[in-house]
Amino acid sequence: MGTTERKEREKAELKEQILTAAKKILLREGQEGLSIRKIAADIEYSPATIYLYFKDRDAIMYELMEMGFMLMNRYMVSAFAEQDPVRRIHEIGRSYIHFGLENKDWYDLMFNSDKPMKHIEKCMEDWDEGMAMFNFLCMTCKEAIDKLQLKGQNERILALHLWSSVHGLVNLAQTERLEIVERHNNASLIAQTLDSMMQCIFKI
Amino acid sequence: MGTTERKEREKAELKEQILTAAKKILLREGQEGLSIRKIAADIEYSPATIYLYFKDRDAIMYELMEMGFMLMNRYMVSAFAEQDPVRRIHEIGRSYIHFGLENKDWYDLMFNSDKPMKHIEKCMEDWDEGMAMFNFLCMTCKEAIDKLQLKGQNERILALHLWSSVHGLVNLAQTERLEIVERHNNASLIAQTLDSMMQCIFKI
DNA sequence: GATGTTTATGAACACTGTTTATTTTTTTAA
DNA sequence: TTAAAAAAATAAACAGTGTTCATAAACATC
Repeated sequence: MGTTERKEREKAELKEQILTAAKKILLREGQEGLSIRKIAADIEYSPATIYLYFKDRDAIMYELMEMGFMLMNRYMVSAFAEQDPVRRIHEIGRSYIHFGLENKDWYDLMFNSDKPMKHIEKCMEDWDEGMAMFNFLCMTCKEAIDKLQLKGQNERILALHLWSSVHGLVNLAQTERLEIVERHNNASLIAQTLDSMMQCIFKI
Repeated sequence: MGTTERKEREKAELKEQILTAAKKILLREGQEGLSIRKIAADIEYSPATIYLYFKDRDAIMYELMEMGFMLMNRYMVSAFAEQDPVRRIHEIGRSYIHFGLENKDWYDLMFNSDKPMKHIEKCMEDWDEGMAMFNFLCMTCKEAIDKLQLKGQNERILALHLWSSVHGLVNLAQTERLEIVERHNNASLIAQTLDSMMQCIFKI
């Protein structure tokens, strides 16, 4: 036969095309500007066709979120390679912030938007990418706690402490809220704050 | 005369009506569900009339944001009254988180949405409410730094450190991202993390 | 009562996500 | 090769969205 294989390949190819178009529009016009009708126009199909390949808009957002995590990993590789756990945490923080500031729309999709999360709920799935990231941070925190003998520190609480801190910084910067702290100096302000956080936690 | 005064009063009254309707819809249907057409239907005017009282949707969002800060202040009064600066910071953190978790739509409008901020930009205004809140936090940080003689701590960096941490926690909780850390236990997780942050910073 | 000024609106424009009945294309079987 | 079955694509509709503008109604003043 071979026809079923070809059919499957063609179906997968159009699905890829849809996602590629979606990514293009996301980068050009942001999350607000991304619409099913624009995707359809880009791939030269009717809007209804999209629904043969994706359940709804949220399903597209979910797959874009997965792409975002792959992009983020590229920002992370050098940080992950750091030997010393404390310095690894510091580098992960820097890379996370760097990624967030340079890729607002991806970041929003991954860590703020409820649309990919709604899809996860609908399909009763898990947020695998987020869990993988958090678990790696937990392991590094455990290493750091052991090395510095930080008594009374729980690695999961510490990981959440770190995550929420950088997440908060990125969000405040992205939504222009940092302007009230110091005008036009986000990068330095954020770097200083991250350093201060690290010093508080690890006393170095 | 007196007619001009009455006219002005009537104009202000309809503006109030619009905002009251907007608030009602915001609470019932969230930010996504709030539309000019729904406001118009609620006050029994045509949608076009809204534009005689507000420049655009962002202007309505901006005034709602101001209402949000008044609501938040009611969560803060007892924290502000705390004598000891360190305990005051802790209480401010708790109240901030409490407000954020109980009032997702208000919080989003005040600290995440770009719509009120766009209005501020358009009108070349300042984010007065945010500045007031941040400056009060800075003053309390200064007090705490002086009292505990924390050398090398800058009060503005410390204030930003605290703000971004609780902001991050609230956002992660609101967008369901905390579920990967521990299921159905947000409140305790957040309380633990806040306590851990306070201990790191003030060693108490 | 006529004039000028507010105030209000209907209708249009250009969009949005999604569904359904219908048509077109492709594949399979006789 | 042709007819039937299956798959893929779509047009059109539904119910919304923010915003603008010409027109109409209401009102204050002379």
